[in-house]
Amino acid sequence: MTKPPVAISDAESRVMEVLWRQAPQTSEDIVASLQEPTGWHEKTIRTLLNRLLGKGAVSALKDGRRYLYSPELRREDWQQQESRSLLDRVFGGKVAPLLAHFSQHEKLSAKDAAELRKLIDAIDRKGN
Amino acid sequence: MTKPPVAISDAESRVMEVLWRQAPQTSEDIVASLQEPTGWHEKTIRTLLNRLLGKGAVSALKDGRRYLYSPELRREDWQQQESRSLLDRVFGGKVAPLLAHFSQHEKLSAKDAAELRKLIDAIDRKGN
DNA sequence: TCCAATGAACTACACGCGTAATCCCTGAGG
DNA sequence: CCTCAGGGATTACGCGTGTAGTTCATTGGA
Repeated sequence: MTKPPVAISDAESRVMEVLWRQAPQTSEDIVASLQEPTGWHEKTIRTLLNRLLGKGAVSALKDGRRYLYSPELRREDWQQQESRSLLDRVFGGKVAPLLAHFSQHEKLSAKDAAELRKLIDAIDRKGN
Repeated sequence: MTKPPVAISDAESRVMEVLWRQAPQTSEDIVASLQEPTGWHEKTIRTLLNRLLGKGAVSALKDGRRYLYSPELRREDWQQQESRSLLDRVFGGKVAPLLAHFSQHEKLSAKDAAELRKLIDAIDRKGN
């Protein structure tokens, strides 16, 4: 059995983001990073951290009287999962409609256009 | 106040898909369309339909002893909401990383490439 | 005419999530 | 050595969701 892809809730992902930016960190660090932008209570943040532990999305190393937390789940993988989920749930698994959608509805920067072009080139080269 | 974007749950969206394909339909039609692919109980499907009614995502027209259901929420708008949500939650609101992600992780078909080329051309022509 | 079946409406219930509060343990400082 | 504070662990609680079951009203048939 391949490990069932760890499901991260919305609020939990905010905690992950902090750990992805830097790890390991103490809970205090994490709390400090999140209270401002989220307005969450310290207890709330610790709860989220604990749930992530339970899910195996983060690991904790005892360091004296406290723990040092690190992400187990990789950001890349999470983005992968979420993207796939959107693709399947909302666009029937087909990439073109999704991309078409973004092109029509999001204002694309020059950078975005460049990305798109790279994407196309990649396809062309690979797909003979 | 602009109407708060109707939030559709995962299961509910399956019902919407059926209505987006064709409308109006009776609950019986909808049940018939969904039982096979989902394996859901008839009651379950009717419940979802009712919740959608409550949320205003579908409307019902009395037709004799039963109702004819139609989607209120447009598929396009829903896709828009979901996409925006992914973009914001997972990719920090920036399109380029999302595109980069897809180019690395999704296998795109030649057809996709063609689609994309059309898009890029359109963007180029429009964007100065 | 009266009933059974059907569809709509209401109720149910466990679980995850957002959001904390409370309980408990241990080490650092007085 | 004893206490207190700061973290970790546990508990709480209302809401949405997945997944139905139950009740109620009505209409087409016998």
